[in-house]
Amino acid sequence: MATARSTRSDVSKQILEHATRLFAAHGFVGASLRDIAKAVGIRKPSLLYHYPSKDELRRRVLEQMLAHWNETVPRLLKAATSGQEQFEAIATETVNFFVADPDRARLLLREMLDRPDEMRPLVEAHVQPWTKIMCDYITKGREQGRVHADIDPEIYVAHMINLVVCGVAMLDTFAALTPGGGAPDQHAATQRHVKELLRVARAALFIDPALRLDAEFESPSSPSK
Amino acid sequence: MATARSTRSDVSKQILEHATRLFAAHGFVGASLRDIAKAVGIRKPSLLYHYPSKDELRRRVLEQMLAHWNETVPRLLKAATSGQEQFEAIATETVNFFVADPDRARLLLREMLDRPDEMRPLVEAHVQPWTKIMCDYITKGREQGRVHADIDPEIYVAHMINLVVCGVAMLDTFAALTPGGGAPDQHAATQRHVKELLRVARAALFIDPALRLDAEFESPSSPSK
DNA sequence: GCATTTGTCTACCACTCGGTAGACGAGTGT
DNA sequence: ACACTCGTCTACCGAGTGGTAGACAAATGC
Repeated sequence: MATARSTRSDVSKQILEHATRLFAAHGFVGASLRDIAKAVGIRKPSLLYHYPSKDELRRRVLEQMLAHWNETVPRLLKAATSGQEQFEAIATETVNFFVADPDRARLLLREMLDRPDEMRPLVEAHVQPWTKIMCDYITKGREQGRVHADIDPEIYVAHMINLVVCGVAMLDTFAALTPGGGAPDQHAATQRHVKELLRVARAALFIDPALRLDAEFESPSSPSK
Repeated sequence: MATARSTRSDVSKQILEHATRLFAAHGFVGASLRDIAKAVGIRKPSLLYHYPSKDELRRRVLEQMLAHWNETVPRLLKAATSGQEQFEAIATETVNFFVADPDRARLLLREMLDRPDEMRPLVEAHVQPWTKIMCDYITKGREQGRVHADIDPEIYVAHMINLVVCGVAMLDTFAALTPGGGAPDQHAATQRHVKELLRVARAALFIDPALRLDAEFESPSSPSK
């Protein structure tokens, strides 16, 4: 009755993980069922026993990623009370969600390119609650003169999501080619790019630094510089 | 001797155009030679007569796009004299280049996802002169206190290029889902998103609006709003 | 006028794709 | 002990892939 030690649900999960990775790396058409099965260590018909078709597997991969999103973000948001805290929580947690596994960003990006008509309502439904919070907050800030008057909240939010998703999708590429920092290891370079994503998102909002929502720009971890 | 009225170079060009469009829409593996040939109105072997292999066709498509870039941007840059004018010219012209044909952005994005190791040096070589101008200008602005001290010029430029390329690649999708503006037609929505791209790129740079390089934010075409 | 080049075509190739049929063995319930 | 389910396998299928061989017709060169 209980799941045997290394049977169904375990293999299904492995398939899902490798499928996510390979779809993200090579695209849906570029990653074959044989490749995925080989990565898992089984044969293709065994894979099709767990997921009846490649397209169904694709849907499950997406579904799983969005489920992760839905269980991660609300938890983080609960702690936030003020509008500013909510805004910051959504922004940082969105970045963290994708940075934690850049394949999510690459997968999402590829699907948006390959199947925009299918993905648009799907994504819209999943981000709508959070974009609404951010839009309301921006609108309020705009009325109070804290946020630049030219900003259309929805357009801003759309482009910031795009900035984050695409920025994370390209993180490895970016981190590989930043020579100037003096930080030779990949991880530090990645960290700087992540910080830049958040910085741009904040900076794009405000008309006057004295009126910024956060008291001061997040200083580098060592305040010497 | 001269090219016949509708022969070789003409067909080759048509192949290149349709290949660009289909690679951008469906990816390299997702667009078959038969599809491309059918779009042109010929059969597959005829296509392979003009381009000896699919991979060679891909290289030529990329090469053509980068050639367009190389002949477009320097022309625009020649008119600019001051550092600020150069900066503005590069930024706006980069946006215009991709907006003029969003397939360029989609193609570039897909290739960066599919073949990052091949694309990184290729892109780097083509954008290096322009990013250097922008980086130098930002560095100068930073020393003069006009630009935020946290900004690493190279990281900023990398993310702004990413913002523009990915933003334009998603333009149609974004324009389709912006309900709030009251501008029902697609073109107006696109224009607003393009404007947002440039606005973010500028806003992310400056620490104080009084010190912004452009005297004031570009107001909407009708100054009423 | 005739040979040659140019560009397209039909027919075919080996290969890979997603998906199916059915054998087989290990457990499991009774 | 036996029937049955579960999960995997080998073998195969039709369809579609990139690419090739060679026939053929229209220009082109001389």
